[in-house]
Amino acid sequence: MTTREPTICLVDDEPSVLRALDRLLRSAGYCVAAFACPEAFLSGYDREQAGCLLLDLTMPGMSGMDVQQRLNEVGAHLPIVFLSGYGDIPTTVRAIKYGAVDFLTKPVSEEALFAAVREALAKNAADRLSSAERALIQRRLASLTPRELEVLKHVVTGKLNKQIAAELGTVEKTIKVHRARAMQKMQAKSLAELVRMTERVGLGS
Amino acid sequence: MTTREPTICLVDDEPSVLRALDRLLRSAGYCVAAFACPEAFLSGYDREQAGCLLLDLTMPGMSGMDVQQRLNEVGAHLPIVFLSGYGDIPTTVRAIKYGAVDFLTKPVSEEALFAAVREALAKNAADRLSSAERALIQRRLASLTPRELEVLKHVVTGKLNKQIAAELGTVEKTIKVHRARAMQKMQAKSLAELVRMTERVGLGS
DNA sequence: TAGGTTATTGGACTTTGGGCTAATAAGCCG
DNA sequence: CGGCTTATTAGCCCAAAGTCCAATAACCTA
Repeated sequence: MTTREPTICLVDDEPSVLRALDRLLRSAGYCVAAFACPEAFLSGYDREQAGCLLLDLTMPGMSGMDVQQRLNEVGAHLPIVFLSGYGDIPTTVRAIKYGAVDFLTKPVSEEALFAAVREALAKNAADRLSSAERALIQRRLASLTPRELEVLKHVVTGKLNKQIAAELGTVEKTIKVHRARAMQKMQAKSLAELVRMTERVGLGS
Repeated sequence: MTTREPTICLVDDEPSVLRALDRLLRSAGYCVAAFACPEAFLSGYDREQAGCLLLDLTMPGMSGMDVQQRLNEVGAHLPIVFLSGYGDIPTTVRAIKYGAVDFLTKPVSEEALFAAVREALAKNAADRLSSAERALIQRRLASLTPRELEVLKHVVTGKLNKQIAAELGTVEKTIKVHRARAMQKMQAKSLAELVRMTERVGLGS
């Protein structure tokens, strides 16, 4: 179930650590969802839920890095703060380069934890915003007919209706119709706006 | 003096390490510039020179992190590979988050070093490419008169000439002239192209 | 098979944008 | 002061784009 409030997902195989973190964060006013193993988290978390992930590095079966990789693979970019008892430098480097917000070593100071959580939640909020904008554009793009999309691609490269018609083997009048309908469906009030929209989502893909 | 070839800058206060790295990299066919202290590097390196930076973390006076910060401040984004005898996790996190390519611990294996160097040089090449494109656009923007720039800003937001004229308190004919000259100077063959150019450099700045 | 979507085209008309020449005026520099 | 850049405006013409209405044809689905 998705909550309006951002929720901090907690994954640690050590029950005492899990409980302690849970209490600490709840007492600071955060919503918390605790998971005792990576598998439980991966099958139980909600992609639509705002929040972040406090992730233990070393766990039996699946490591925190595996969880990060899995999330990246499915495109769920929940900001991760790693918690580790004895992290090494190469692992830290990889974790951060793959997008982790921070990498904390146990025992974790409260300040460091809260600072990392605040940063992770801020990043998630920003990610969700830009992601929502892209999704809106994608939905509009999806409402175009194949032909309209074809025409639109030519339009945003700056071609004239006449040129587009020649390349698509039809006449200018037809292009004008598709173009006008595409502008409507994309809710673009100007060509400039349309170009910006397609830049944001990378129409080439 | 700038070379065509990418050059690896080496900064380490330990003469034996400096010599060893220098020899190793030269024997692998790289151009190398060795510096015995951070100050010598900062005052002696060439901003225009392609390459990367192999940087010792702990040095007397100025640490590697200080060097990184200094480079970031002046906008010289030379890719950094940190070398450290006893790096800690928080430092590693900061280094990578501030853009470092890798963080290696001594003694460094040859493979790890070469892999990091290759990655750093690749990043530098990519950075230089996109940076050159932005610089080209900036030069063209700089050639616009104040009025032409004003008009251009309105144009790329999708306004009609008529509207721009009203907002700038003049007539449509005048706007057309400025607009046409701006398109020429920017070497934009279409409005779409112009919008894309201004997106790349962020006209708002 | 009837109806909806999609793709296509035509015609008429308006608005917008761009190219050309030309003229005026203000401000700056040597 | 004379020449240069910049900013402004005018008129004319054409090309391009957008807006109506209207019609045909293919295709898929209920």
